[in-house]
Amino acid sequence: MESEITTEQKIMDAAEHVFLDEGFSGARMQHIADRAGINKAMLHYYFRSKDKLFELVFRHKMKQFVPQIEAALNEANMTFIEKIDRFVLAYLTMLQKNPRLPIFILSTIHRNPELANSIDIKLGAEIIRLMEIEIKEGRIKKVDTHQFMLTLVGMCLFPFIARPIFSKTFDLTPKQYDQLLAERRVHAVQYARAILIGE
Amino acid sequence: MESEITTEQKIMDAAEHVFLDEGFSGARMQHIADRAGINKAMLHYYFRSKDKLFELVFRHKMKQFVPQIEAALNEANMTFIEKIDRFVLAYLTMLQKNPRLPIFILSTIHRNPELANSIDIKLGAEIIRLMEIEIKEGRIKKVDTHQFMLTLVGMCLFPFIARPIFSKTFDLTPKQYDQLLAERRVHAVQYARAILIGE
DNA sequence: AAGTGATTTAACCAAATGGTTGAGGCAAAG
DNA sequence: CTTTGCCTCAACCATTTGGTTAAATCACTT
Repeated sequence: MESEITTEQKIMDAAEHVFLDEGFSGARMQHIADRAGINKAMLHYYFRSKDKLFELVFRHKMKQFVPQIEAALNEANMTFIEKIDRFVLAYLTMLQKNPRLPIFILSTIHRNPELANSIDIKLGAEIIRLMEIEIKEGRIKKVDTHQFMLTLVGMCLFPFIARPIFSKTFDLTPKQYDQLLAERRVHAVQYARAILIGE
Repeated sequence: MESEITTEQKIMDAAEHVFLDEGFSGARMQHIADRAGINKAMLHYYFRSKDKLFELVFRHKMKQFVPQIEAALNEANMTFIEKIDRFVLAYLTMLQKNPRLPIFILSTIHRNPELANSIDIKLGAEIIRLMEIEIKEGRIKKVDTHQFMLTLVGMCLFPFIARPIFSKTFDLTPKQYDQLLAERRVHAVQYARAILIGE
């Protein structure tokens, strides 16, 4: 059986949790060690420093931040709207499992803008490419691709980023807010259809 | 002449700047003192502790976070879409002047959700109230008010929150991104019109 | 000019925090 | 059994950081 979790993995899991909750400067090495159920010295044994450990966690999370279905968008025999729907669905599904990911990535980059450059990631670039083709061939309206993507991605991410404040503003229970999130897909696709086709 | 800036005010200004840049746990009292051009002890003389100082800054910024035009939405003789336009314009204008405000508020609340409760603020509540009336009287389509507000507010905030990552994704210069922000108003109102009226 | 209360400063302190060390444990190889 | 190389730990260290203190200075009143 190779199913036992290595110490290294236990540390990474704990580090992810703590860094996502507290951010880099709010996180404590002791806290990570406690959570991993090991001695603090082991953190440094496996990952030299807090910076190094954080960088690993950040890179790992950054990859998750970009939906992995972009490749699938090319093969399938779908209309553009259907592809949008797939994109939104995949993104929302991932976010349900990683609700704290967006604010972690964005606030980290906010405080350290170079990090955006250090990792080569183009969020939604494939959708934009497809969109330009659709426009050229006259199948959808002429819409600013950047504005559109910003809105589409924002529609997925923002409800997670702003959850605490909107829970209160709308006066919703956690269950009700989850319901709102579940219905987000429909609203996003409705937006896309209204803007791109106009029906 | 009462135009001279008090020490208290100098501290507040410096504290706002540093807390907005670094967040609570990333900010250093020494850094704030340096920036205010005073001794570190004075911070504690005027504002007992880091927590107290932060709370003041946070409350102050939290008020800014909610557009102050909500009252104006009632008096004026405008269509609902025009009111939306006003709301978006006012919000975007404020954000241009305070581009770091959204991520500060949202990441702070993320790490300390009780703060959302400690301050009584309903972001966009007035729009929702008006929207319900419009729907009841059949002047706009039946649209989920929460979904709509989440999108509308997100359309204003998200471009500021995600600026670093989208600058890179879209490969835009700062000037080009500012241009994108300037055109945001039109796109947001276009969304509202498409969803609420369908034209 | 002397007194009074608010303001400012340098020096200091205790706790927290990231990081290190050296000794020991433990499993596989010889 | 002993060696070897990886793993684990308690104790320790240096620095940073929020916070304090006591003396000095300033502004204003009497």
